[in-house]
This record gives sequence, structure tokens and C-alpha cells, in this order.
Amino acid sequence: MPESRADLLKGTLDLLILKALTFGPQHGYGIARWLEESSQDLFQIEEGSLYPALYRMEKRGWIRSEWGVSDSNRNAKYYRLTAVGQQEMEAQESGWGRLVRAMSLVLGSRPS
Amino acid sequence: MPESRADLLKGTLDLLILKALTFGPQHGYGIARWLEESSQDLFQIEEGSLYPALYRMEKRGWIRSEWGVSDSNRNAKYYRLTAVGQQEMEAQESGWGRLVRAMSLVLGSRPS
DNA sequence: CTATATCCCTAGGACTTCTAGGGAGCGGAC
DNA sequence: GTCCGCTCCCTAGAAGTCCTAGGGATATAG
Repeated sequence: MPESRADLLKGTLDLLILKALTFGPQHGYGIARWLEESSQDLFQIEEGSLYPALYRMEKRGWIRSEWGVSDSNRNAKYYRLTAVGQQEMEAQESGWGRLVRAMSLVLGSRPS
Repeated sequence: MPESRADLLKGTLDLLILKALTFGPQHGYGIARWLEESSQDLFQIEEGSLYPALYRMEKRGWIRSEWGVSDSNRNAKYYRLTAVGQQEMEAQESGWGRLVRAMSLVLGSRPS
């Protein structure tokens, strides 16, 4: 019963990945690094979460992959956003906005 | 593969329940109603999510229950926050704040 | 008496994430 | 030349949360 999970990513990983890919194709490792950087290290992206996420997102048609060579000259699988993925990104972004609004209403509430 | 889940609550249910109980003891049904009201119906609390959540939260010592009689004169199980639950609430509230900050950094980012 | 709202609960499954590994290649330090 | 660290990919298994889809009982209004 390990209650000690950092677990800061509450179902937001898909949106984060989609967002990372709006700037052009990127490989898994690069996505993880970018997310950590751009969140000022608030996010820690576990590879055991990332790769399964990429796999299911590709299966759903949100992203598509292609092998290439990375900046550091290694083989890397580059993912890019599809049109469906772009729509999904927008949908999830607005869903996130609704969640934040709802939470903010509740957390700022007084008794009924 | 039903992708059609409303699923607005991304792991925030515990915090929502804890928050609801900061205003005094309340029963499950009342918690659900209050959360829907105070979120302006953005949250829909399913009973199949709520009662298991209450059960595990009690098992963890965050809340304690006692049978009583509701305003509408029915038997109802009233939950109240424990000291541990109060601490947990504060911890989760600040965790939520960190998530919102991190998401906001990433969603507002430009390419690396 | 019948309908509606109020109240409680469980089982089973879908889904996401984590832990905990394994593997391989490139480049620089020594 | 060898070793180490970083880059890169991946899987299996388990834990945890939430949903769907039920089931049940009672008070009060009409």
C-alpha cells in the first residue's frame, strides 16, 4: 500500500504530451525533458508512464511515429501530432480549464 | 473501450470530499449535493465513486463516521474530518496548487 | 397509494500511473 | 582502450481511482 506516490500528474499526461508536440516532432526522451524543463522541474516524467502513454495515443490516432536520428546521433522514434491529435489537444485543454474553474469554485466556497 | 467518460474529476475527489467536510459533519448524499452546487454543476458526483472514496478515506483515518438522522428524517451516516484529515486536506490543496502552476507553465510555454 | 427524492451500498471492469526492471549505443574522461 | 554517464527505447505487474450498473430502503407530497 505505497501511499508515497508523487503522483502530481493527475490524468494530465496526455495533454502534456500533446502540448509538447505542438512545437514539432519530438522523441519520447525529448518530450520528457521538455516537460520537466518547461514546468521548472515540477513534473517528473517516468519512462514507465511515458512510453505506454505514447503507445496508446498512437493507437488512438492522436500521434504518429517515425524512426529518425536524434541531435546526439542516436536512433530515436519521432512522434508528431495528427489533425485528430490537434483537436484532442484543444478538447483536453478546455477540459482542463473547466476542471480548474470547478475546483476553484469549490475550494473557494463557503458552507451551503 | 468506452472513451466517453465524462471524467472531469481527475484524482481530485478526495480533496473535494475533505473540503466539503471542513464545514462540519455531513453525510454522503449531502456531500455530493454540496459539491455539485458549489461547482455550479460542473461536477457530477457518481455514488459509485463517492461511497468507495468515503470508505477508503475512513480506513486511512482522514474521516470518521457516525450514524445519525438527516434533516429529512432519514438514517444517514455522518462523516467528520479528523485532525489527520485536516492535515491531508491542506497537503492536497497545496498539491493541487502546484499542479495548476505546473500545468500553467507548460500550457503557456514556447518551444525549447 | 404512488411517485419522487433521499439515503446507503457492492461488484466488476476500464484506465492511468508507478515501480522495477532490461537493453543498446554514443562520446568524453582517464 | 576502457569505462562511465547520458541518451534513448521498452515491458511486466501491481496499485489506485473512477465508472457503469446495478440493488435496496424509507419519508413525504400529491
